[in-house]
Amino acid sequence: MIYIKQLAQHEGQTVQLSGWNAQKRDSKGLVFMTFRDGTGFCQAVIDLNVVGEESFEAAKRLPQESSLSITGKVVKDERQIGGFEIQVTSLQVIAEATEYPITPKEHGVDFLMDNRHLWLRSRRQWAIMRVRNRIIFAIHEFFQSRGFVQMDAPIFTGNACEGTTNLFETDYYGEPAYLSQSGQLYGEAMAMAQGLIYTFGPTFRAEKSKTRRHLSEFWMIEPEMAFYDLKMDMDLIEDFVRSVVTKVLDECADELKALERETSYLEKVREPFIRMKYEDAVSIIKGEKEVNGRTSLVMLAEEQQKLVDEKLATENEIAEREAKIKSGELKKGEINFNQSKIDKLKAQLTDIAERQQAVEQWIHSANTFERGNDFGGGDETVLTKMFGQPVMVYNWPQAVKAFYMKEDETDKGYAKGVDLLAPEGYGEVVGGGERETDIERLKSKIIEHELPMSAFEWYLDLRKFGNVPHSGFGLGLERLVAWICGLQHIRETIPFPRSYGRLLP
RNA sequence: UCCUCGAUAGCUCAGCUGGUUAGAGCACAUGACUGUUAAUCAUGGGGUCCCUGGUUCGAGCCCAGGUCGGGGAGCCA
Repeated sequence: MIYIKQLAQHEGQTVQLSGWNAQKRDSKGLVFMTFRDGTGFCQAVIDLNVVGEESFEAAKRLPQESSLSITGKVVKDERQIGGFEIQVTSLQVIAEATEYPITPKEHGVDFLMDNRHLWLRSRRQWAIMRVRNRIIFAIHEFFQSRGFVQMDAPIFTGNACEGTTNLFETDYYGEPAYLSQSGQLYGEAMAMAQGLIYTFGPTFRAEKSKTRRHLSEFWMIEPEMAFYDLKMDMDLIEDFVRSVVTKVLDECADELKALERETSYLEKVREPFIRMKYEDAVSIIKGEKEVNGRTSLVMLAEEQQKLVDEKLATENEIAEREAKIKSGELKKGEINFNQSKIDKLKAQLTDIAERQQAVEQWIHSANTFERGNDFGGGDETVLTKMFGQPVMVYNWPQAVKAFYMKEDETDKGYAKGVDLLAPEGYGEVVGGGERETDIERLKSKIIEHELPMSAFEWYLDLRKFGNVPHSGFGLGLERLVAWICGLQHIRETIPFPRSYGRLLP
């Protein structure tokens, strides 16, 4: 038995494959099956004259997602998925499926999420998971090749790390325990033991967020480096993101193609990232400062106009197709075709309306943004849309950042934190910075943030025994996957997403 | 918690200012078609119009309350 992935090495040979019937079409004497085996998809052609009546009838009536083994000749055919097809000589049904819910028709999100366990089999979802896998591998390759040691932080914690977000509370032998929202503080302890470390584990946030950027459970990678300052931290972030993205670009071309990912923005990671201080970023967001000859307000107005044009074009196309159907000159098949196009276009109209609403909000937040505040999702989008490549924003007002961020000695009131914003509206992918080393300042910050001192005694110990400058960052895996794959929603980036209101399947 | 949009067949949707027996396509079943890639033809089965209450001679449509879901704000990776 071989796998679809290996077909190219078996051209002209007769091979055996085991897998599933992803989809099929039939006509007299021929069945065309899109066959999948987990490693890929390919067309299998079943010819009555070759396989005989019994096998042919079995294939013809085989429901979608039934499992089977096929034996056949590998024939090169550029038109096919993967460039090869199998001309089947014999087949054996392993298990006939009952009626499969996911049909080759458009489906709504809720329905697909209810069927996530099956949806994962679709080509698009398959491709996303392949890319996710390559990203994970690339992350390990990057850190391991630089001598980082993977050390994982605990998932049960006794304290709320940053104090702000809502955590999931569990019962830990009668004591309250929280599911970790960050391994950050433990990372610092581990870096003092091993020098360069990274954690790779699940993270939990009990936010009742319903947006395309949030999950209740997601995977985070948090490196922590002894003797690194903010500059070194930023250099590492840039090398790291470039390394991961280019590996996917180089090795997952087929998957990105299946996702219809336009890769020009991704290619930009090969160039140096934009770096700017918070104050400059604010000036750009508020439209006080031009980038490439235009302000944010001009860019947003252009964006608005684009949507108006798009809406008009879509409405016109719907009207045209409706007129065609009404004319009564079309054959039934053509009417169906036009009708399904109209359905699709109408779905696009609702999408355009949503985007128009979003742009309005961005304009509002650009106009009303107050210096000193943290960025909202819209502000991040505006900023990155101005550049079309990753942007690192550093030196944030201390008030909006976590208590452990170090203050810049030459830039009082600003914390040496950095956020990496992905282009195309994907927002904050990495957040990090240099850690506060002054124990007295840490203590007063803990009090200021109204955090329980007793829970941080061990953390303060790190400053008593061989205190060193150190930095780190956190990367949200799913946001990175969403950006690289060009997905509308983060829920497609993880096999079984956990979000507000979704615990099954 | 707030703003906003929505719920009609297994799925995606249409359903006019409230009016007879609620529609289409896909999917499914049966038959016809020798190369298809969501576009062939014919026939067929398939509905608690989200729930509760109200207005009305009459409610899928109007009103009130709820449930669930989409998008966003807040918060964040």
